[in-house]
This record gives sequence, C-alpha cells and structure tokens, in this order.
Amino acid sequence: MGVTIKEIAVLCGVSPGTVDRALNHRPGISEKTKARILKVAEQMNYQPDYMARSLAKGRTMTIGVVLFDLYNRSFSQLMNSIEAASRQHGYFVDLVLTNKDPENEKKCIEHLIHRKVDGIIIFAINQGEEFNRYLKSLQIPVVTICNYVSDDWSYIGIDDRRAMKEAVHYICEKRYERFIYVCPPLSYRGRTNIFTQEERLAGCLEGLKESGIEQQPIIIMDKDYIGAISQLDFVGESKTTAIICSCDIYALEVMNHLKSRGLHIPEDVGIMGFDNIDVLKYISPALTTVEYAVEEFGSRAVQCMIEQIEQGTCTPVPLLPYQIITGESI
Amino acid sequence: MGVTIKEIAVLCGVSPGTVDRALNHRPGISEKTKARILKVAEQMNYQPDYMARSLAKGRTMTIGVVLFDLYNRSFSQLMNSIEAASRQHGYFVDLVLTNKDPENEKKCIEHLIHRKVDGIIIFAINQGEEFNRYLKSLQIPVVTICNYVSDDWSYIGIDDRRAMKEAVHYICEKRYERFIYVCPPLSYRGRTNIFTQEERLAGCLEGLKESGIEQQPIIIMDKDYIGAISQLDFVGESKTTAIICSCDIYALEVMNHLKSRGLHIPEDVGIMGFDNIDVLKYISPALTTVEYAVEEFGSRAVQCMIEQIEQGTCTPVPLLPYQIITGESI
DNA sequence: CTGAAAGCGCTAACAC
DNA sequence: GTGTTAGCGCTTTCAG
Repeated sequence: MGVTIKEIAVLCGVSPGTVDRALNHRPGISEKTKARILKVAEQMNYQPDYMARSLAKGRTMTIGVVLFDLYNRSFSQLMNSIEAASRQHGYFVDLVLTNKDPENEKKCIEHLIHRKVDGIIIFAINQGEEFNRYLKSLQIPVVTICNYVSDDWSYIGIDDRRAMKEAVHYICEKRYERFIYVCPPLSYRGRTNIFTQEERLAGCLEGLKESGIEQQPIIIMDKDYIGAISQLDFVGESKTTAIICSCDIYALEVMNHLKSRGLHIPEDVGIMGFDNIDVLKYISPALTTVEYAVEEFGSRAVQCMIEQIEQGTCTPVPLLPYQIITGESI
Repeated sequence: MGVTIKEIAVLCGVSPGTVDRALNHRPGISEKTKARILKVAEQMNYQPDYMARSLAKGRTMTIGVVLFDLYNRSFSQLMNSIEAASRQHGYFVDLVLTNKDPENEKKCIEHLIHRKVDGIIIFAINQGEEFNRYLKSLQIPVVTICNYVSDDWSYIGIDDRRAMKEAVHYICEKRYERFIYVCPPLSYRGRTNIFTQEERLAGCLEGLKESGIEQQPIIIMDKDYIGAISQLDFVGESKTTAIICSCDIYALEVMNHLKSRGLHIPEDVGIMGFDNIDVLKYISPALTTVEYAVEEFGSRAVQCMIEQIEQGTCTPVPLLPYQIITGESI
C-alpha cells in the first residue's frame, strides 16, 4: 500500500535499520544521513504502519474506553474530551458500550483486549473482589472514572458524598418539612457497581442528620419511582416536601410527573437534581443541581492513562471540584 | 503474552499452517486433526492476535467513524447503534471527532488512515469535488451519513427536503400569516457541507409555495439568530407568526427566548423543530417536530460498510422513513 | 491432507 | 555510525 521503510532505505542507499533510527530520532546516526533520510521520507509522504509497529513493539497506541452508553449527556461530554486528549497525544480511541449489563461489560473488555489496547478507561458497572482480580489479570493500566472499583486503580471523579451532603445542607436552610430521596434501586448492590449512587445516598443521610433533621427521609429506589411518587400528596395537609434526586434525569422525570398533576415547583414541592446536564438550560423552572466539569474528567483520565502506559506510573489525581447551581426549583 | 498458534502447533505435533487451517475453518484438513486442534486451542484459551492478523492480511477489522461531536443527542444515539452493530459483527470502532472544523476533519481522517481502518463512516463537514477526490484517494469504502457528499458513496439519511415540505404543509393548514425560518448560516456554502440544511430550507420554500403562500418567509440564518428574533414583534399589530427551525436545538433556544419575553406558545407565536431529540420529552409546551430513527441510520451504515469491506459492494440503502410528531407548540 | 517457508512492515540486538 | 539479522504472530503459497 503505502511507502515502506525498506523503499526509503534503497532510495537512500542505506539499510532499513538506519532509516528506522532517523525516523524515530534514535541515537547512533549522523546528523547528515538523518537529515537526508528524513527529507526523502517527507517527499515520499511516508506514513508509518501502526499495525507493523504494534506487532514489533507490543504496543498499539490505542486506549480502550468502556462506558455504558452515550445517552446520558455527561457521557458525550466525557467522550468528547477523551477523544480530543487522546488524539492530541497520538493515541487512538476504541469505544465499547455496555448498556449497563455487567455480563456485556466483560465481553466489551475482552473485545478491547483482543484489540490489544494499551490501557482501559472504564466507567465500571461491575464491582467487587472478583472483578478487581479480573482487571488485574489483564496486565494493562486501568483508569476508573465516575465509579470506583478499588484502590488498585486511579480514580477520576468528585467527592460525591460531600457534594450531596452540601446540597442537602443547602436545602435544609429552606422551609421544607419532609424529604424524599430518589435514586436507582440499590438492590443491584452486589451485582452492579453503584458506588457513586451509594455515596450520594450516604451524603444525603449525613446531610440531613447534620442539619438537625430528626426524621428519616423517604427513600424511593423503586424502578417505578414515578409510580411511587404518584401515591404521595404534596398539598393540603401535607408537609412541604423537598424531592432530592440522585441525578438530573430522575429530577426531570419527576418534574414532568409533578407538572402533569398540576403541581407548582417550588411552591408546592421543591426538587433538586445532580450532574447539571446541559439540557437543563431549556428546562423551566430552572433545576437546582450540582455541577462538576465532566470534560475535565476526560482529559485527566487520558493524561493519567498515558503516564501509566509510558512511565508505568502516574501522579495521583485528586478528587475534582464541584459546585451547587442555584436554580428556581427548590 | 497470550497463547500463539505456534505453541498449539508443537503441542498438537502439527505445523502452524495446519493450526491456522483448523482455527479459521479453511479447507484442506481432516476432520479428525481439526477437532483435535480446536480442542487444544479451546483448552489453552487461545485468542488470536488481531495485530498480527492485520499485518498479514492487510485488514484491521476496524471501522472508523467521523462525527463532529457527540453533543447533539442524535449523534449519541447514532454512535450507540454503530458501536453495537459493529461489535456484533466482530469489528472494532475507532471514533474521531472533528468539532465542525473542516481542516480538523481531514486530520481526523488521516488519523484513521494511519490506523489502517477498513472503512470510514462519516458525517462529512467537508464537501465538493476536491474533498470527493480526497475520499476516493483513500482507496477504502466510505459510507456517508446525514450529509451527502457525492454519488460515489452510499448515503444513509432521510429525504430532508420532502420531510420539511410536509412539515410546512402541516403548519400552513393552521392560522399563521407570517413565516420565519431559522437555520445555520448558509454562507458556509462552499466551505462547509451543509447539504442537509440546504435541503431543509429548500423544502420549506417549496412547501410554502405549494400551500399557496405568496409571500417569502423571513429567513434568519444569522449566527446570532436570537438577536435577530428579538427585534421582531409577535403580538399587537403583528401577523400571527410561525417560526420554523431547521433543528430542535434552535427551536429550544428560540423557545427560551420567547418565554423570557413573556410570550405564549403557540398562542402568540408558533414554533416547530426538526429531529425529535430525546430531551424534548422534558420540554413544555411539547415541541412539534419531525422524527426519524437515528439508531436505524447507525445499523444500516454498519451493515452497508461491512458488505463493502467483505464483498466489495453493497445493496443500495433507501432513504429512511420520517414522521411528523404533533406537539403543542404550533 | 499436511509441512515448510516466505512474507506483512517495523524494531532491536548484535556485528562490523 | 551503519548494516545485518532475527523476530512480533499470523497467513498463504507451494511442495510433498
């Protein structure tokens, strides 16, 4: 297909080894011949064959990325920044999507291993000791992102517990008398990695306690959370209620439901989200939520990954900052 | 690293060539030895090395995907379906994002070529004869998606012109007296591929004409379309206005603006979008828009791509169906 | 039906 | 400094 090192070699009257030294700026070559070779390579528009190089070096310049999907807007942002950072460093990105299925996640990882990726950035859906051993068995760098697996891997994310706690403090300064927390079914516990969700829930409970709220919040972790909420009254005798959602999507669904019941937000019931997904700017009333820089996650993850690939180790990444976005919903 | 064909060969007391025949189900091998080899391979958990295979065969089992970003929700859906379909067929997916920059798009394509992808699925941002020649020079299958480049390539999409025309017919049956069309700057023409946008605009104009509307619509293709719209009056003396947007995002932005002016939709002014991005379900009033199955685009594109890679040609893909979604906004 | 051998394009260790 | 050579793991052609 393209120009090969060999062709350049014969054209320059040198050996392939010498061409290699020139092309890869390795020592053991005179400036003169190097310059000559580079010029010829340039003229012939030489493009290295990454396949051949990979085979010879055992490295593919490819980073595998495992996400569960791209539907959640945050993941798109994440992927955007991962792609940009990787390509900037000369790496390729192989993307696999697990659809939140732990079994599928393993298949996806196998797929990347077949591809011989140099490392994997993963928003893990599996968890536990066995999964951790599995990751170790891969023998390549792994960076976990948004969902913690173990201390064996770098983790990129925020302090979700503290963030949720602060959000709850913020809410508790308002007039609310009853608290509802909506999150995914934690019954997945053991089967699915819900670390971040557990952190947020814990943060909520701690926040309420620290704010001197005696009562336990109503925790809704039913898959049919809308059904559960539809059973509740929010006006009349009812205590003024704050619905705290573990992510914006839930909050939006709940808002839709409340609106369909003719309830006013925040007069009749307050609502809070988490993540600050970008579509919020089209939502009214503006949703109060917690923001953090997802793009930053991506670039940090890539940087950390490349350090590990190239130096075997990376500087620890601190938990990233977050911020409460004051809307009109609570 | 892993088990190699050679190791299996010595273990079975045969030659590498024979192992290869067994593993790849090629003729010229007795059932007996084949079964024996496969069993051993199975036991040793043999995994083929795609790098080596690629080098030997000149094919990488990788499909390159070029999009401008993943922010637009439709692209996420698209990417989801492309990934799923590809992996199902044993192909890897390399993703590059161009950020709507024609120059960057070329770099992205180069990147994929270095990677030696077997084919490219592209939502092109470049256009024209020169770009077309460039694509041809790559010497690999290309599938264009959502934005037409030339008849040299399979195209996956809908009949945007007809879809918009029908949407406009729908609007014209209502009480509107003034029409505004909002779309991206077509001044990009020549620099950037705006085929789809041009089709939609043409469809709008044709639709109005066919509906017997004499007057020309106000066409706003300013980058600052909100600024332009803010100059206009919609109540009082003004004719009842329909704002037709070439995509949902514009429609949402316009809605935000109108709401901020205290205008009522659709009483004071009607508005229509295009694409039916999924966040619309959280928007009120419900946006009237045009829907089509983006996931279908992805699976079709992959199918068409794989046919071309493996058979050199593919069955022509028809334009896909669409449908007007009746909301409350117009 | 099976084995041997020559690559794919690049890298790296060892000679000269 | 530069050339030579032996792979990386798999495929494929040509003998046998």
